[in-house]
Amino acid sequence: MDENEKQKLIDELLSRGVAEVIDREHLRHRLVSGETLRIKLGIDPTSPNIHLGRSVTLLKLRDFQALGHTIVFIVGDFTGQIGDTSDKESERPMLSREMVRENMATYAEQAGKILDMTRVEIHANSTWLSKLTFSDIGKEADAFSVAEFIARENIRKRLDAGKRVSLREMLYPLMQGHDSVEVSADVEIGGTDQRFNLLAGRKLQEHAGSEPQDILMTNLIPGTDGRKMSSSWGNTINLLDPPRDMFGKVMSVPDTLVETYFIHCTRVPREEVSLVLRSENPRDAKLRLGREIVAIYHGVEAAGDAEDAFVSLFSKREVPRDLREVTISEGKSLLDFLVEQDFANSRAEARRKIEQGGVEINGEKILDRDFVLTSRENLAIIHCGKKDFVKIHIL
RNA sequence: GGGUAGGUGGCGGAGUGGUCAAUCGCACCUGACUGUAAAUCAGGCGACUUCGGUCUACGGGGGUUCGAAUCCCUCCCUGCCCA
Repeated sequence: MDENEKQKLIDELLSRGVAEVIDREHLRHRLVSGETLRIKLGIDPTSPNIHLGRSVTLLKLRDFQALGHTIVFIVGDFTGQIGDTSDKESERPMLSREMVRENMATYAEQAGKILDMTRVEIHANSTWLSKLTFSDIGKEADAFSVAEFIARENIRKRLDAGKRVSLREMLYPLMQGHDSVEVSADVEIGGTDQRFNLLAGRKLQEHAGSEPQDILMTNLIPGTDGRKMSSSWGNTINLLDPPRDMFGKVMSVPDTLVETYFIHCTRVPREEVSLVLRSENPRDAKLRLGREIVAIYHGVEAAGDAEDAFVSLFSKREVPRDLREVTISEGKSLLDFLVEQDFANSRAEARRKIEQGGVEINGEKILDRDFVLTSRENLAIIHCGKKDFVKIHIL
């Protein structure tokens, strides 16, 4: 690639979806210099499901990879085995070795949709963290003061609220920082929420007499409901979501987030993004966004199919072309049927859905909760709620 | 070690002897509206029901009472303060 093109890629790398770079000029120099850098990303092995929020850093890593740099994954199996302190259940079992391995395999599979995993180094931090002695830890801990630790916003908030902050949590940045020392990271990447931990890497590297890593922080993106994207909120779009679900979730995002998603979760050129946002109506822009995102994880074809299905089902309110068919025996109550089809979790819920007008047979609302399916309903299409359809054959 | 406050539905959080299947907010479900599964509005939101009710639930166990989420005993767990 020519110099001009490379310069452009570097500019894009350092700005698209990027919240902060430390030290920006230093990193730019190194990128321009042509040396191969080691780019580190820490991975929490407790939750194998990657969501779109995490894809932001992975896409960023892909950009690094495109420039020929080496990606280094650190699996936080050691920290994972100790357990997450923010979890209330104290009896929570530690993550077993097998569990970590399993989670990691799923993780790698998902990350592989974005990155060339054959060119990714993977290390488990238990390899070195488990060998540290108390005096090693003591020395490293000396690089930090209690004051700077509790000055952190999230810690401050919890302390002010009278919440518990475990002493062990103070050790987290140490562990993460130590990882940087071990793998000789040139750059560490993470979300803005990782600021303190990322900086700890710099500090400990200096402490160990090596050159401090540069840090690239990506923005955190809001979830489908506008709040912070988090698995515990249930507002995530997961990389493992089937194409149609994924597409639907993108469509449920508030219009105001479309640009953010375009910038952070796709690599559609920025000029094109602003063009799309300016010229197309919000719905079409969002449809495009859905296609782009689904295409990354499931391919262009699946993306097209997901869009067609969405438009047909929700915009045109059509019965899906490829609807499921089931055969049932005559005389089955609608109530039982809904529960069997998993359209309702209990008979009470099924009753509610019927009484609230959520169930249709051949387009006709059924309000009688004691409705019984007979041969008259043979080949009928039952529609429950907004998206559950099934065609029945009566035996 | 001492003191003190707590453990309620998926979460947050009311309730301190009956009218509590438990106010309310979030999440969720259904409907209306809409370009969207957004926003807004309306209704719903333990299970079973022959729609009269019945059963299971307020950290675990035991007890008092006609009746307990609410009182007593006991066990378990957690926060905060002091040392």
